[in-house]
Amino acid sequence: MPAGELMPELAEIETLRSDLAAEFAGHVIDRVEVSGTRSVRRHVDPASFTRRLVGRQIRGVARKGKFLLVALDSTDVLVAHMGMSGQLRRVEAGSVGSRHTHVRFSFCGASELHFVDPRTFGQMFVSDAELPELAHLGPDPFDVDQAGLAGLLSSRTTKLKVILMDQSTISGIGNMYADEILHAARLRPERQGRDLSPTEVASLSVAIREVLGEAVARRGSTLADRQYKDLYGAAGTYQELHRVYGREGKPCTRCGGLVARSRSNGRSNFYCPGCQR
DNA sequence: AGACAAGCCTGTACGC
DNA sequence: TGCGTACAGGCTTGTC
Repeated sequence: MPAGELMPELAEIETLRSDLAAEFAGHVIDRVEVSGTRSVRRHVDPASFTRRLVGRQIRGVARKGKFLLVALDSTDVLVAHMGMSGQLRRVEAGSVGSRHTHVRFSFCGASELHFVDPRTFGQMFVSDAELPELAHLGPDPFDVDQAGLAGLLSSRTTKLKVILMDQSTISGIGNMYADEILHAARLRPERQGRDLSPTEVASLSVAIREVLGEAVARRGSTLADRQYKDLYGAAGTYQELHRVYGREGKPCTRCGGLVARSRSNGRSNFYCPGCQR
């Protein structure tokens, strides 16, 4: 299989969210060390990032789409996006970071939190609770029911795959889970939103919940490139259930047809021509 | 050595 | 006109 690259999507971020909350809620940020200013590029003055965090207590961790929102005991929120290759890791205090550790958080305790990101597409920033930077994001897939989904698809001539990945329509789905969802729904990626029958919309609605729900339960997907690891450095296991993503030329687990790969909008689409209409 | 994978933002062009 | 849509480029680096 070609080295499929994958950015952490909803399932991986949700796994991080729950582990971060369990490990760090209640902790007071003692020190913040930024060694890669690109990772905090939204801050014209990188020192303002540190200044707004030191001394703050972590109240909880939420998720909006693929963004992590760390609530603080101030009016600020620490926002983190993993980009393609970002990882958050819990490490022992005093640990030497890896080459690509760009931000380190120290607490009054034995563990630190490191933001590691080789490709630096990810970022962290501090914003106020209104979060204007995230205002464009659409609803979470789990918050969209069948009628809501029908509304999002109606009148749109855009390809289904693109709609699913459009963060302003629904937030949290990336290339990999979009392909798995469309296979589960038996729909081809290039179908237009407005052309779906009510039955097909229902299938898609169910598929979104099933695929993402199971992916969260399995703590996300870790592919051969091992780009995604959880807070403790462990892999997810949803890749064992992948039906199409990264499986070009292999038999479809449902119909036996060969999984095909097409390309649109600069993205790979894996799908089964045999059972996806 | 160079193509490629990814998400997201921006800019541009098009058709209705 | 303006909007929805499509496409391309920039950002980045490890892998093939």
